[in-house]
Amino acid sequence: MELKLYDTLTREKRVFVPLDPNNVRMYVCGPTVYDFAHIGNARPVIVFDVLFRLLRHLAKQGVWDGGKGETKVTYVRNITDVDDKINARAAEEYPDLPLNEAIRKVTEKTDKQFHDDVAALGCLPPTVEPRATEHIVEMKALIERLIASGNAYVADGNVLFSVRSMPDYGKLAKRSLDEMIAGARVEVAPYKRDPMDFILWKPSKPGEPAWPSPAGIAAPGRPGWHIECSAMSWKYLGEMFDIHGGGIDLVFPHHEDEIAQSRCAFHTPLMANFWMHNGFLQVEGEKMAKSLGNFVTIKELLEGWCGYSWPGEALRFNMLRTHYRQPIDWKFESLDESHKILWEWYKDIEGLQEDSRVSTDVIAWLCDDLNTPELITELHSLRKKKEFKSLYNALQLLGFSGKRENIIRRAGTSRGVSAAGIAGSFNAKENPDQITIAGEVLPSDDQIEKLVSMRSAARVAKNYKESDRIRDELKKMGIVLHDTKDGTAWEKVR
RNA sequence: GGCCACGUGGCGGAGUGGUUACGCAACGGUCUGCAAAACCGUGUACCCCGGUUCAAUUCCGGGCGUGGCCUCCA
Repeated sequence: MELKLYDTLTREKRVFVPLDPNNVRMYVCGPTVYDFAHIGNARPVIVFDVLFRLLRHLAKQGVWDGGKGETKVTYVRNITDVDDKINARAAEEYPDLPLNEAIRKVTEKTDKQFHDDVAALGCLPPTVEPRATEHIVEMKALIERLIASGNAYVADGNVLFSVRSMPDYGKLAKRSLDEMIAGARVEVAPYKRDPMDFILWKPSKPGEPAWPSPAGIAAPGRPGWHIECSAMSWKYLGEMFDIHGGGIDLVFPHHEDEIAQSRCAFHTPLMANFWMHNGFLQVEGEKMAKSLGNFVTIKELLEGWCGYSWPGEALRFNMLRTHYRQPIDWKFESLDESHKILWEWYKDIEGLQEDSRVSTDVIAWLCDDLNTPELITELHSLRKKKEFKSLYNALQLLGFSGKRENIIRRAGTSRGVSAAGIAGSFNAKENPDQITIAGEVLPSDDQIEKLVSMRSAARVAKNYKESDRIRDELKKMGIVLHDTKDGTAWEKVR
């Protein structure tokens, strides 16, 4: 089976072959831990988790090592824990603590929530999750190399990368230096040789996190953002590796700058062989922004959005119904439909035992640049053909449990966007008393059985008025009845 | 202002130079005390204007709309 992936650098779908047949290497930009992850942050995490799972599957099949099945897959996703926004947030939330202590509190809390969130979304932990603050040594080594090779210079206690020293600069974003300068709207720092030069290292303000500086700079400082990823990918994946992923908004400047740093430091023709970027996400047709009141975190979706607490698997499935490179509009209707589809599928695969045989059609769609929408069509068709085992195996491969008890939806706190629109969500936040609806209380199985048999008795007596009344009552509790020739079955709906 | 995407039936969403996508919802039918479920059936979509072509939703150009990046935001 041939895997084809779209590469942002060459703007084409190409056959993927690992540089090293014994080790497939992938790096994805992870979160900056200053605030809870929003649903837009969830997209790359889910998309590249699916790719990780596919790569592992293909590796096991021996696709790249002549059938031996021993290829390793190394997936690195970093955690950025040194950043201006973290500093700002820490100072705001814990004004009475020393800054470094406040920062630790913010990053620990955010980091924990992030891991809880992505676990709920069914994502596997990456092979390595390096933290920026634990890789300052590697960053400084890179910076020294770049200075030695003439690609970086010291100015005013900063180290800057000289974009003019890199002929290919701008290739990923498809724009020339002249275009960038013409279009620039930012004020240029006076110490920059070229307006587009970017920071590799900068002095720390008093109280900020600080490390001894490279390049003979006396004052302590801290790294720029872009150098982190170059340093951590180098440490765990080497000078060149296979896949680098992230959101499309990272193409410029972040990934462009990573390429410049890594290629110039190692004199390599490439940093990553494939650059993959997921499309942007909007909420209810609008850009997600705190000022619009439609900012939605993963945590909120899991706890209560549009009146429901959503199972992580429904969020995951909803994400995969759109191709990863397309824009996606996150809305209640669509999420509701996703949940419903899973709910129906899970009924059919109840009680099946998993095995690793996944239909080749399913793999083929994944291998076509992760065409998950076509893959989902294939799953619908498997269900229609009553090939439930195949459906189950495919869902397992994609990271779904297939267990109905894991995707029961409950009434949640109703903060956030309502099905009708986003109006009023801020008021709800201001008046917490009004936002909490008690979690749905499901009746016990005994109670249900009792009501069902009461209804059956009424039906036998042809007391249809009473039997319909009981059915309505059960319906209100979320219990739906199915009359079959063998008696009445009941199930809890979502 | 510069660069880059996207625009498909009520909704979601693939794909293709000429043939049914698919799913959800809707509607009709079978079945049923009535429902539900199940099964069967129905819809003839591709932003606008030019061009290329025997043929364009699909390729090219322009326009309009939406969004992203150029402000360390996935």
